[in-house]
Amino acid sequence: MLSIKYIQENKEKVLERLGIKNFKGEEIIDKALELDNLRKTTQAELDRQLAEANNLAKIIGSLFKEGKTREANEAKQKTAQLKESTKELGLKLESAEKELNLVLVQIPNLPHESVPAGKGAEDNCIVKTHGEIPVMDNTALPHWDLAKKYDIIDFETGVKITGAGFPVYKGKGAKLQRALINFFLDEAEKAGFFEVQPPIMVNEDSGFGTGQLPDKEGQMYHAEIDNLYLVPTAEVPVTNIFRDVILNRKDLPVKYTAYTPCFRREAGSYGKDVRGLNRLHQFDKVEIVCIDHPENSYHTLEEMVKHAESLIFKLELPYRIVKLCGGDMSFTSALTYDFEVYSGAQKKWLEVSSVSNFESFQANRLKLRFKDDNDKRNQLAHTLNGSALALPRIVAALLENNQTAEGIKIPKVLVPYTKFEMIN
RNA sequence: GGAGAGAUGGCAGAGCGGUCGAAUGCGGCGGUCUUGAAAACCGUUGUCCGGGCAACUGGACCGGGGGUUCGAAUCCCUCUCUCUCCGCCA
Repeated sequence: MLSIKYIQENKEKVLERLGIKNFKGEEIIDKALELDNLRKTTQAELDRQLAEANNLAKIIGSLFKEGKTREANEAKQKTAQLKESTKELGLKLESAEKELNLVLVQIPNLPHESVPAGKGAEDNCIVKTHGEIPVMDNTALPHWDLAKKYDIIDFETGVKITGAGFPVYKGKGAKLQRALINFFLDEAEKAGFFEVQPPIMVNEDSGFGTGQLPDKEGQMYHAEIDNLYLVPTAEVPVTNIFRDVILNRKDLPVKYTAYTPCFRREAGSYGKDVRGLNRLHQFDKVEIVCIDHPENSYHTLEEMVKHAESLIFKLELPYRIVKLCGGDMSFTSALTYDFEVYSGAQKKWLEVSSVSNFESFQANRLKLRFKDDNDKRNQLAHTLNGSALALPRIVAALLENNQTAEGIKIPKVLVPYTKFEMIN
């Protein structure tokens, strides 16, 4: 969430930036400022009274020691009213803080200066396109048909075991998954990312830290008995490694990578773009997560973009990089690049990665800070993350674009991992 | 799941209900000494919220919440977590 101090000092700018995200903030910002004001004045008064009470307690203590019981008892009476009023003020402060928090949590992150205005996906800005868009004749099969033809992905059995969106990968299909995961992890390691294997269930605090909770419960599967959530992305457990952490300046940037399965309820998304691998409830993804100094975070974002791009490039898939407009960005992001690969038989672009800088929006929730040498105060770090990459749509594009009369060709770079060159 | 023990500063580990934000040791940082390093010695060392340009200053924090008391790290209740033993188990 945004820090109230920042809002205080930059109200006009905040409103203007929120406008880019099509968020009308006037009312809620005013409410936040008002509550913060109440919070401050209440605390000032409470602190004053507490100081007085502390002082009295000390005096009473020494009076008792000196045997001046009468004076002590007299002084005691004064503390009674202080006790009353501090209790009241304490409650007032608590409720002001709570209410303020409730309000702050509803304000989205501010988009970066460079983010274009826009309503939705149609206003996004294509920053780069690479590769030939394959021209396939009408006999070209979409990946769900190829999956069946070569018996490598079994959607129906997944439905039986669990439900729609939980496919069973078989034989070379399963090996392809494993190959991609290992390839992505190896590449991440080469690029300087430290591999971790986090839990794939998280508690509420973690969900809150990265911004999935509150309000976005619909996205995550919830195990109610234990009050745990299945992760929608490794971003959640990996970033939360650093919840309540104060890093040293010299530890920055932190660069982590993790493979996890990801679980998404996708409540309310039906229609034809859910066909096959296009939208699943469970899928595999290798994620990269960075934590950096505010001055360097956009440089790191560019590095992450380069890394994700290199993966798609090596897989020899046609792709484009899209900078999201304000209206299409997530609640928590300040700047997001999406990566899309072209899936030849479906004849459409599929999002396979999303790389974002959250600036201090998550860090503020996470209380993730670092010690700055120049500044006495600990500063909020910037958090970033991106997919590198999500598997299913990569597989969809690979299957479709590489289909031949003899079978499906595996990209050269993957062959050492799959140990086969062709799915046939 | 059953029984017991515990939770204090980066770590280890003290702490008669008042002078405890907290002894001591280790670690970290700065310095003296040294050609350099080590050792030794000296100093320093948490977080958050207010006020102040600042020096500085008020308040809060000893797992979380509540209570007793003029006063709680210290007493009581409760929750959570950790550890040990038993059971079950990949």
